[in-house]
Amino acid sequence: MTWDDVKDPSPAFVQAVLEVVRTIPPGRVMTYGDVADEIGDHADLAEATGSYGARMVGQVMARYGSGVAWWRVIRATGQPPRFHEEQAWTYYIDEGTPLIGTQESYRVDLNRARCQAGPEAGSQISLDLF
DNA sequence: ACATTGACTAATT
DNA sequence: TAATTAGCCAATG
Repeated sequence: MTWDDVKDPSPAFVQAVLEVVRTIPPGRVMTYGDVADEIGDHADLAEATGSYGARMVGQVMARYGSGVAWWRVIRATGQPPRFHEEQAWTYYIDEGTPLIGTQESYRVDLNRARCQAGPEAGSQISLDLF
């Protein structure tokens, strides 16, 4: 992507978000908060504004997420971004992402599809994929 | 500098 | 499980 034309106040943040999203493998997802946390891992970027929030990630995705697999970044409740739930459904079916419910009212099975960025000790998730 | 808004989250009911 | 409420941070007018 050519970010040379981008004139945003925080292009580094944008790049960082998109980078993380690209690391998400097909069939897996990550919440906005997790993505923000992954960026915080780099720290060098977080220092610019302190600590990023899930909302900031969402803002960046809304503006620059067009070039990445935005459907792999979802809300903590397992729902895809607003305005795109139907479009996302198609992608999930295509990639075999574990879903719960029906197309009319569904959500991604976070217990299986969520990338484990840091589930904290105590919660045991029987991840049986492969 | 204040008020509004947004592809959010966690806790309550 | 779903709907509501309050908290959150940074961009924008």
